Amino acid sequence: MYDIIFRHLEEKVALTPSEKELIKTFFKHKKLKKKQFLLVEGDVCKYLAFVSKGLLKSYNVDDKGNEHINQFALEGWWSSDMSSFFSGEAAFYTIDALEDTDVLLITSEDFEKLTLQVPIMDRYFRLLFQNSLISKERRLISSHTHSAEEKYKYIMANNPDLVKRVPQNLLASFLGLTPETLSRLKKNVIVFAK
Amino acid sequence: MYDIIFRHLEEKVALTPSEKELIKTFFKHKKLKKKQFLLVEGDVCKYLAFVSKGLLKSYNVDDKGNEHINQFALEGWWSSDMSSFFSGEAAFYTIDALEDTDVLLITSEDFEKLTLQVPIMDRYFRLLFQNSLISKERRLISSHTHSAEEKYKYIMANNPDLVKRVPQNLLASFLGLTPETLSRLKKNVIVFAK
DNA sequence: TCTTACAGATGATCTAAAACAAGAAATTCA
DNA sequence: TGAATTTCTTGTTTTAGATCATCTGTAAGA
Repeated sequence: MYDIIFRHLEEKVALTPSEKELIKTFFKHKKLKKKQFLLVEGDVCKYLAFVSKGLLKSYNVDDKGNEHINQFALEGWWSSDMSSFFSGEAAFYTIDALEDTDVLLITSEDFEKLTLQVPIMDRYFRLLFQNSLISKERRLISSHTHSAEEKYKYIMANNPDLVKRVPQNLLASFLGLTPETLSRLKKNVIVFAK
Repeated sequence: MYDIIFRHLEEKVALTPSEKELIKTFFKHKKLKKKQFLLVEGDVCKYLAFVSKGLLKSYNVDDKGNEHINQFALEGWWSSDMSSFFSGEAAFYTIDALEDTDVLLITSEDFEKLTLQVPIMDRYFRLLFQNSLISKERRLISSHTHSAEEKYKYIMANNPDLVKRVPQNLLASFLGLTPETLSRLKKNVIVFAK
């Protein structure tokens, strides 16, 4: 059950057996059915979730009813409305499961305790947020610089796994495109994978 | 000289006098003239910079020669090509000074030493990156959701200081717009500030 | 296995913002 | 102070992608 999370933590920091035991006590396990909600916009985001199996999406619905995907979270990824989780204010994003999904959940109170009792977790999350920030920066520049086709090629090259598991209309939303545009431009993009 | 940086650090974490003395030893001071480069695309980014006075911009130049602003850094902000700084690979961004600017610089080797010798700095940067990530997420969603005019209103509301100090063409680039578009939409936006 | 819903493809039309072009205004600095 | 550079505005044309409207294929649930 905790194998995956420790594998991920230990990619970035070294943990003693007693630290690992302590870490375990802060998380609780939850199973989500496909389409089940983990968080609804407007609620306070109580949990930071580690995906041990499955796939989550976090998204915002605009005034016109259009969904804008903020993030997908595959196995080994974390998901949350960070702003709400850390501030206690109403969540901007909704999070639900695209597949049957297993998550490990930690509350913000326990997150605070965890980082104070196991300071190296601050280092882990520093490194995690650092990498997220780098890739988010690139996505933002790409959204200004690249054409629809280039955005699609970029994600095909960098997240082929995601492209395989996520329906096209959601991928379009993630890229900031309409499903029609994505469908059309696929015809023009020569795909070398089979 | 170090007042500003400690004020910023101590907004997020508590530091002992001896920690502060140690922290000082890792930074060196540098003055940049307006238009002077701190980093050129393609070079390895050697420094993480804390702006104690002035204004930096980090940007990427695309194939057509268009500048795309990644980030502005006012007093109290950090600036770097994080990907290059932490990985040692060639930088994607160029960083230069929009005004005469004072920075405190730390190398990646010293950054590593700093976080190991003063572990609470991992917490500081965890909190810093966490907040940056939240605002970068919002900018990305905004770039998909909002019209040019809404983007402009959004930055006017959230970073009025920046809008005052940055030339309009650079602000346009930051928002992912052309200077012409920004100039035009300004006429339609009723501004309540004086 | 029927049928009800999605997911995806394709066509026609529309529109916001880009691109191109040219001046005017404001700064810089020599 | 005056030339040179940079910033900002305004006009016209073009275009990428959105929107609206069907249609088809696929999967799920009863």
